[in-house]
Amino acid sequence: MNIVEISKILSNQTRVAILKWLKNPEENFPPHQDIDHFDDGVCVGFIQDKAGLSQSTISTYLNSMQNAKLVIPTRHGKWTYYKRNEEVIQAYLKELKEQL
Amino acid sequence: MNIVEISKILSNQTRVAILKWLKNPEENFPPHQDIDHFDDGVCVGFIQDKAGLSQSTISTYLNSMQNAKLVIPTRHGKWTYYKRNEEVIQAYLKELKEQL
DNA sequence: AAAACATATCTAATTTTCTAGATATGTAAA
DNA sequence: TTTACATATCTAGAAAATTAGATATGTTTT
Repeated sequence: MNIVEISKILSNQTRVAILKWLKNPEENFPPHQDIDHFDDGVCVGFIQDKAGLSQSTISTYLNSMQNAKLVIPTRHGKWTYYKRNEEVIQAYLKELKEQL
Repeated sequence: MNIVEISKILSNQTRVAILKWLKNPEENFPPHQDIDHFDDGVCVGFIQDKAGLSQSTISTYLNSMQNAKLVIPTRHGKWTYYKRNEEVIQAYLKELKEQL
């Protein structure tokens, strides 16, 4: 868990928005087809539609967020679902509060 | 107070270090000449020596941190002292905890 | 008034980030 | 077993960040 690495992720409006949206998937995204719950998060397509950026850009963002361990991907058939990694997010907040 | 703007500042190792150093000036810097306390913070030259980067780079960093209201400058004669803006730092931590 | 000093600003080269189109990969459907 | 679909990766151009040297500004000292 690295403050600078995670701060880089948070230094982009869209990536911050994605993390916020994923706090309440039911409120921010339409229901999924094959799976009627958000236990594993939200598929890339929905996030892309909401963000209004290209597929490759959103995929790149999600990949960088995954590298920083801020989100956890799960594959279900054709789709990849992303959910927040609450442990790392909370650890970051704790670290910031203690060190900053 | 903007999460993305402040996260940008924190996405650089040296800038994070400066904020940390300024928490305990007595421990991290030599005593000042004309002023024997750190009530208004630390002069640019000391921060530059500690960071090991050029004068212009450190001045640029401090200017960006000042724009984000993370630090407060005070001029004393030839020197400019910088101290942490605890209000804004704490507000940022609070906002992150609530929104992220 | 001139010289010295601390800091700020200007300029520019290098590196990194942003972003999307094109293409590849993996999965499901026809 | 093609075809369609969802996502990932590759490539590249544009924009922003990094960084330092040169220069400017403001202050103090001589």
